[in-house]
Amino acid sequence: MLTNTDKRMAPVKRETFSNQIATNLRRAIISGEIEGGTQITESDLARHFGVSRGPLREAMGQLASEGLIVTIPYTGTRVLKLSPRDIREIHSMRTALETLAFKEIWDHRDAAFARELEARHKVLLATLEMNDHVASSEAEVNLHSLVYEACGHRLLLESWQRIAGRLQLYLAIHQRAHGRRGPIKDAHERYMQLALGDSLELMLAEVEDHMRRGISQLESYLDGLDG
Amino acid sequence: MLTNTDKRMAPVKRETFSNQIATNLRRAIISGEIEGGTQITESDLARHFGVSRGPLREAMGQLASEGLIVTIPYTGTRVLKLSPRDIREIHSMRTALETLAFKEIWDHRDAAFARELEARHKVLLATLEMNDHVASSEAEVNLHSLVYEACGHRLLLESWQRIAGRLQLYLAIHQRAHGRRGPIKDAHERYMQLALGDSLELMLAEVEDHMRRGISQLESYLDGLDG
DNA sequence: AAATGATCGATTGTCAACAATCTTGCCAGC
DNA sequence: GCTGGCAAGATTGTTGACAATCGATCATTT
Repeated sequence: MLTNTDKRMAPVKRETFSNQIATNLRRAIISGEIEGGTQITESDLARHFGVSRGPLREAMGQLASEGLIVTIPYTGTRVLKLSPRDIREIHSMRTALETLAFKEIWDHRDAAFARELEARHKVLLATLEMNDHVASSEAEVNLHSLVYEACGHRLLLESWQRIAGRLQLYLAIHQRAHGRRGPIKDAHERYMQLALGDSLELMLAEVEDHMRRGISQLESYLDGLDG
Repeated sequence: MLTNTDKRMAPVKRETFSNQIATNLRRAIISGEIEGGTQITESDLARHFGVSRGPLREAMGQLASEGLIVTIPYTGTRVLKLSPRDIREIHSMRTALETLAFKEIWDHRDAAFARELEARHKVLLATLEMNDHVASSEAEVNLHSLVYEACGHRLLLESWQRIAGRLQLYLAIHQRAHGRRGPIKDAHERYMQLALGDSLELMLAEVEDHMRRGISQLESYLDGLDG
């Protein structure tokens, strides 16, 4: 009997044009290839991707539902330009979600979880070393994604994925602006240790702290701008 | 200078076909007019609404992103059939979100908030009196929506709205199956009192309790089915 | 009889043309 | 100089036809 645990035996994924385009466009936005606030038009993108406006529209609908782009009827579409308020909201939202995720997974953590966490941590460290902001923002989100993937809460995972794009966008911008990789590295050492440790309470405190640090960092950045 | 606080001065809403259809379809699903698991086809619905498949497809895309329907490429689309697992997930997710919402709003509650809360509570009581399951599930969701609308956290509101449909669907089914309106009424008396009270701690405890009661109710229902 | 392969209807995916709407810039009139 | 309206261009919204894929049914073969 064939079991489904081997990923090579997983059911094939139908990749419709819309999905492929959505994936590519998402990458382009998150990586900063298309700057925030830029206007994008369906016809141009359709030409660029070599498809008609139909599937492209659908892809844009997806990204719009993720908040990565904003469409005004009959007028135009622009890629998200993150405001300080957006960033504060992303931080607090993420804290609430990650708190739930750790509560859910805490008593179900196993060896595979620890192994995968270490693996993703290594990737993050490597990308930090190379100073590749896009790659390391992706690695950071990927590291944090694990707890959502592993906790077995589909709705929670879905909610996380809906804000993960915006978070990654922020991380990439932030690192590019004043990319001090030391704090990121330290923060994730702590994260790893606590996530594999014995105290849920300490882990949740770290999650909250992580948010507070992020917001205070944002605030001092804003003060430096116009203060 | 004109401020934007007056709702009559808010920018007009463009209601495109897709949006109207999405709204109507959502209602039809949530109200149970279309049963869970039913297959729906784009052509049929397009004929029914008197539009072409394009806008209808877009509306279905929206509902799919809300989890109310599930589409398999080239194969078909079915409306969501809630599983016990879905319901457990909705409950825990909702608890996490509502906890954040009350933390955010607690020190900013004002007279208008209290007034609106009372108003929506009255509507809920009225619908319960009339034994209209669809209307009262809508009223219940509407009552709980206020804290999300008023807390000024756009991302949180967005996340709430994404699960509110599924929650309402569950509430309507649940009430129709064994509609005891007494407990609902009592629970919301408590909710009102605490939401307008002085202790955030007590309010959050109530939110958690509300979830626990919901899940244990679900569990005893399941036991009664196959036990 | 069981397994394999072909056929057909149903359903979603894609396309290119057309319609509706918004924004911008210009011009006349005051 | 300012206001109002009008026209042009750009952009999204909508349509109907065609293509690709799937699931079930039925014939074929071993």
